[in-house]
Amino acid sequence: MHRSMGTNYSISDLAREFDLTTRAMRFYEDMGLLRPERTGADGRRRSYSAGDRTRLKLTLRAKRLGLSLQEAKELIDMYDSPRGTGPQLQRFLEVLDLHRQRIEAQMTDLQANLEEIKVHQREARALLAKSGKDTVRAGAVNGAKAVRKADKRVQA
Amino acid sequence: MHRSMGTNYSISDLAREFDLTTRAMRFYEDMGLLRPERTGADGRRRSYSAGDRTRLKLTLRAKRLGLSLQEAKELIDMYDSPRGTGPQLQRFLEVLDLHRQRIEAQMTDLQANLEEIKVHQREARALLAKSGKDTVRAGAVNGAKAVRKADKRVQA
DNA sequence: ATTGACGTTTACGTAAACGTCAATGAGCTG
DNA sequence: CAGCTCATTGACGTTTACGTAAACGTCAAT
Repeated sequence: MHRSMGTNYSISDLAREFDLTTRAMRFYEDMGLLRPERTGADGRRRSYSAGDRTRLKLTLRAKRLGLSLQEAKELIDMYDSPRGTGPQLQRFLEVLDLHRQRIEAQMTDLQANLEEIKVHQREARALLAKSGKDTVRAGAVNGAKAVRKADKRVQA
Repeated sequence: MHRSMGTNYSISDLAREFDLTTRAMRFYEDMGLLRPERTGADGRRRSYSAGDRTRLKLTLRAKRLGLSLQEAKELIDMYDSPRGTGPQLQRFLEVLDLHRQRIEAQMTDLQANLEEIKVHQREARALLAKSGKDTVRAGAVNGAKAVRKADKRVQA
């Protein structure tokens, strides 16, 4: 009788995939964010399920949005906790609404930033155009030279 | 001859307005994010200009979006640094584009979160409806009871 | 002159989120 | 089966962003 046949990952598998260190993953485990199976002759080696992978993904997304690991944990725990009773469901809906509000506030911040960027872009381009007329020779415009350092980054 | 007549703020004025401690503001100053005038009989008391206020506002917005103070400083410094020459303008535009990319990535994350929230909302509401049919009596639905703790929060 | 309320510097403390060894063992690989 | 890589468990170190306390100056009002 074998336990769990679904895809499993080693700690460094996931570390590579999400571009973090194994130390970080063990830390997340200490924080209660992950609970990988233990496998091997001595039962110490960690084996991560697809569910663990998902939790990790959610954790990292939460982090990117500025949540602490503690907050991420509470959020994720709530998302896959049992909520059978009516009151539990009510509470859940309330919390969801709070999250929605937070997210919308962040969207507002992001929009404000985008606006400012646009303003500066227009301004800078105008200046460039003017100095371009003045100094007829324009330095070769290198459009998309942005050095992509985070190519292996996993989205969403 | 009087120096600077425009509106000035005390440290606790701004602390109150943006809901942070004076300690935090002094810390931001140590980080180079603010450079208030000094005033008073001994020239030690800080006096913040409208410009300082704006920088603070930008700083906090950057923080909310997950930037470190160091990153916030670099960003803000760049935004109001002199950029006379063509190459400087080019560089500025490149950086702006990087920021835009970052922001759009964050938007993506936020969208993903919103989607998940919606999914859970639908699910929870469906369950509620079902249990509502079963148990005819529905506990008084308290729609907007969310305790607003952050009322004095300054937006955008 | 005294009393608060507010402000200042100095300095040590703290929580979060890992980084960085070191020592040890398990597993595969030629 | 020797050698090498990968993993594990401590344990201490580090950075960021402030908190907290001490000890003192100042300013307006009483």
